[in-house]
Formats: sequence, C-alpha cells, structure tokens
Amino acid sequence: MNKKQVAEILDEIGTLLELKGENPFKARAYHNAARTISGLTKEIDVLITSGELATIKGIGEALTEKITELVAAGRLVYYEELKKSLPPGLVEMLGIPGLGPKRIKTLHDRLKISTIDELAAAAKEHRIASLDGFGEKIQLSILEGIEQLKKHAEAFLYPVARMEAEKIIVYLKKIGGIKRIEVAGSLRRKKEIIRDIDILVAARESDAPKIMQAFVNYGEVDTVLAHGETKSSVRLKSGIQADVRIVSEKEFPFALQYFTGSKEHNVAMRSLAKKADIRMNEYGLFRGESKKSILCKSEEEVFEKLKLQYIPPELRENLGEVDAAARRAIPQLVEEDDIRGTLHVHTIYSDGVNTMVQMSAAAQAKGWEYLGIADHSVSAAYAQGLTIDRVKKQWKEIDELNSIFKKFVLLKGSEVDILADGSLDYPDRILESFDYVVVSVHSKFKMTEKDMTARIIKGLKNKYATILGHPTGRLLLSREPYPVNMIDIVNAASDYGKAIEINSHPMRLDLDWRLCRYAKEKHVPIVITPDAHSLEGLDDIAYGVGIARKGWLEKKDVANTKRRKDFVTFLKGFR
DNA sequence: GCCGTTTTCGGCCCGACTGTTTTCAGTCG
Repeated sequence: MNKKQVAEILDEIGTLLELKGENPFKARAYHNAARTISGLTKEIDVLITSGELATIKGIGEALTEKITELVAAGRLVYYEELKKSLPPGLVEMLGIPGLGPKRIKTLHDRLKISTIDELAAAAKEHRIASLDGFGEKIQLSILEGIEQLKKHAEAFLYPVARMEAEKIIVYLKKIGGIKRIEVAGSLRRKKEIIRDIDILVAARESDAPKIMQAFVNYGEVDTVLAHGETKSSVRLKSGIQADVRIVSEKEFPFALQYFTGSKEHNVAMRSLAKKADIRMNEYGLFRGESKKSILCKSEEEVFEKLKLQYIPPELRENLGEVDAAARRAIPQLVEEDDIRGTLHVHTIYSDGVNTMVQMSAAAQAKGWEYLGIADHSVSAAYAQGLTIDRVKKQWKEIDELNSIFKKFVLLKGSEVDILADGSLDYPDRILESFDYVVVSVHSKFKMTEKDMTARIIKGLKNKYATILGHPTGRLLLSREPYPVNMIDIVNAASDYGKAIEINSHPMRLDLDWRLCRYAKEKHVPIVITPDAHSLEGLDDIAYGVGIARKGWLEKKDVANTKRRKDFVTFLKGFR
C-alpha cells in the first residue's frame, strides 16, 4: 500500500466520522493526517520502518498504529468497521451543495435515506420540508443540487477559469467605484484544476450595492446562488461558479491574503498569528483585544507584520511554507522571464500544424535563444511518426536553418515512444545523432503498475534518453494517469542522470507539482516544455512555469533557464 | 485524535450567508 492509498483511506475515515456525528476535531485530525501524508517525499513503508512516522507533526500514537496496520496488513479493521456502519450513499450526498454532515445525518436518522435516489424521491414527495431545521427552500435546493451534481460534477482547467475570471474583471471595471480588483483563490495559487473563481474588490461601502447588482446581472450568469452586500456567488453559463467579495480599500491587503487561501494555509497562518497574540481575519490583524487593525498597505506588509518572509501565492498549500517563511527560507521561485528556450515542440513533420521556420520565428520573438524540435517517432503512426529517412531529411533542414540563424539555434530532438517492452522506437545508431531525446509512453496504457514502472525505467535507462516526457500520461479531467510508481521513476531518473519535463500543456501539467520538490531533492534537472503543436502552444510554457513555482523550483532547478551555450553543454553531458 | 515556553487536560480559525428561526444552526470557504 502506498502513500496515496493511505492518505485516501485516512481522508475517508475523517469524512465517515463527520457523518456519524463524532467529535469534529477527531475527524479533522484524520483529514490533516491524510494531507500531511500525501505531501511527504519519502514512501510510507520507509517511514514506518525507520520510526520517523511517529515524529511527524499531526501523527500521534493512534494514527501511527493505524497506519502501520494499514501498510503491514493491507487493511485496517477500524476503517472496515466504520465503513460497514454507514451506507455509501451518504458520502456521495456531501457533494450536494447545502448538505453537510449534520443534515445528511438527520435525513438518514429520521427518514432512513441512504442514497441520492432516495433523497430525490423524498424531496419530490415533500417529506423533507417538514423536518426540524429543514424547510421548503432547503428541500428545493436539494433537488436542484442533485441536478447540478449530475450536470456540473466536472471541474475546469486553469486556462478556462482564468479566461472567465478576466472577462468578469473587465466587465466589473466598467461599473465605476472599483478601487482595486484582483483574482484570489485557487486561480491565484495556480492550481491545475479550478472549481470556482474568487474575485476580490476594494470599494467604498456606498458603492458596494451597485457593484454587486452589476455582478449578478452580468450577461454570462446562469444562476444567482447568493446575493449579499459584501459577498455574492453565481453559476456562470459555462458551469463554473464565481464569487465576488467587496471590502474597503484599507481591508484589501488582508482580504487578498485571506481569500487566496488555501484554507489549510490560512489555518496555519492564523494559528501562528495567535501565538503572537494576534487575531487575523479578512479585515485585518488585531493585537490582543484591540478592535483596531494593525495598518498594512499591501499583502507583503501583512506577512512582514507577522515576522514572515513573503510567501508567493503558488506556495500557499500548507506544505511547510509558513515554517519556511518564519525561517526566511522561502526560495526565489523561477519566473517566466528566466526561460531562455525550450524543448519538445512538434512541427508539420509529425502532428504539429506549423513549420520549423514558423516555430523558430515565434520562439525568437519570445526572446528565446534555442528551440528543440521533437516530432514523434516511427511507431506513433496516429501522429505521422517519422521514418528514419524523414528524420534525416529534418536534420538536413535544421542544419540549413542553423546556418542562417544568429544568436539562436534549433536543436535536433525527437519524442521517442517507449514501447511496451521498454525499448525505444529508433535504433541506437539513430538516437545517438540527436541533440536530445524525449522518451514517452503513448500506447498500451493498461499495464500493471509494476510493469509500467519497469517499462518506463527501462526506456529512461537507455544511454541516449535525455528527458522523460509527460511521466504519468494523464489528461486532466479526461484521462486518468496510467498506473506508475512515480517515486521509483524519479529515483531512476536520479540514478541514471536523466531529466524530467514539466509538460506545460494545460491538460497535462505533468510532472505534477507535488513531486517537483522530490525531484529537486534528488537533483533531477527539470525542463519546462510546451509540447507545442502550434505557435500558440508555445505560450503554454507560462502554465508550466506556474507548476514549477508550485513545486518550489528555483531558476537553478530548471535547465532551460540556462543561456544557449550552457544549455547545449548541458545536453552534451547526456552523451 | 493531536498537542504543549499556558504540557497530560482542555482547546482545536473565523466570519458571511441562508434558511430556519425570534436568537440560531448548518454550510461554505
């Protein structure tokens, strides 16, 4: 049993305890432990054997014992008993807006409701409205919630949410009275998947009602979920939820910090503030019993007043950033301007839509000094993978272009399939003549984790492999990653001296940011690549940089921040 | 169930909104 599975079970135990109406702090302890474990860089069995597990903050005697049982026996009696005591439909009901553990427990206790279908039936028969604490409106909202759950279960890719947010901001700015407006929440933290848009506005109290009215009247609004003077929520026609909060200009820095989250980060921040006898909320920092906030003009100052180094939004996931800020150990994160060039772009030779000339021009226009072509290898027939003859033709064309370019170079590369047996899709005599080789899996996804991991490691071990491409094969919101042990893969990359890409395509963003810190720890160079199939695709690099930042990566950790000469030398080091 | 320069028990982040109420509970972020 691996870390992820342990974390999932602990999280579920927390939820089950909530549904049972147990001590909420006990439930929280399980949720916290799940989070802590999924953020660990070492594998769980190693931590158990070494005894380190019990020393981790948030994991005490009882949890150590349960986790040990879970890993050793592959099952946990406590969890199985707990699960047996509740119908599975209750957990599902938590996905209905407005229904939390308390109401679900009441529905189950009083009406014997155990599934969403039974819930829908009870609502239609008006049996819910007469329950204590329930009423007509909640009954109706349950029915709507069930509909919504089915219709809007999906989340949204970062660029989709970003675009919707920017449209709202442009619209609201026209209203007047807005002094400041910024995106907060998971969008500001650059999460790969976004469930709602949070927008924060600074305005005079007298202007707030008209701004809120304008927001709920916005043309893209499908349903108004809440409409207050300082907070409103809507569901947009695209299905995504958007929230707007209005605060005073004075409160704005505190509110921006607060609404950027994450929730867990804020809990850590508040408890740190509390130790200094400072209460913090979205309206300010309050010393002791004082009703007057400490004055801060910017979010940076809020951190300063708490004696913390500024924490970039991307890091605010409660994965050690608050402690690091207190030790002034927040890294100087990589920025898009640090990128000097990239690898892994496709052209019309395979499944790209632009020529090498066009791609080169676009790269130079971005100020890049090098661009690595990586069309597909021969087995990728669906993508017009290149035969050896066509590879040679492409090399000739690259040489001709390079003879014209000044201060820019096209690099000869390939995205070579790792075949089912772990061998690479070109013979060594061809592989050795590329400047670099991206190796990736594009077929036979349904293997066991053990076989897939061995396959990828074998591919990576090839003398001529340079970079592992999109390591898990996931397509966010549409295809699950293939089963693969990523810790083993990162270890292998470290052992064999290979690099791993952060594929910047918004559906991939793979290597996952949660693994970047581990790769860094193991000194595995990261290359941020666009996997571009068109000119526009080159711009996706910005998403990859966001993920690198979430993964605590600095300029020195990302190979393609090197200048041209150094980067070419870096690639030669693989040969 | 966890934690402790307030340490073995008692607290564990805090506020807005909604719908149910007539002072509050539940949910959400």
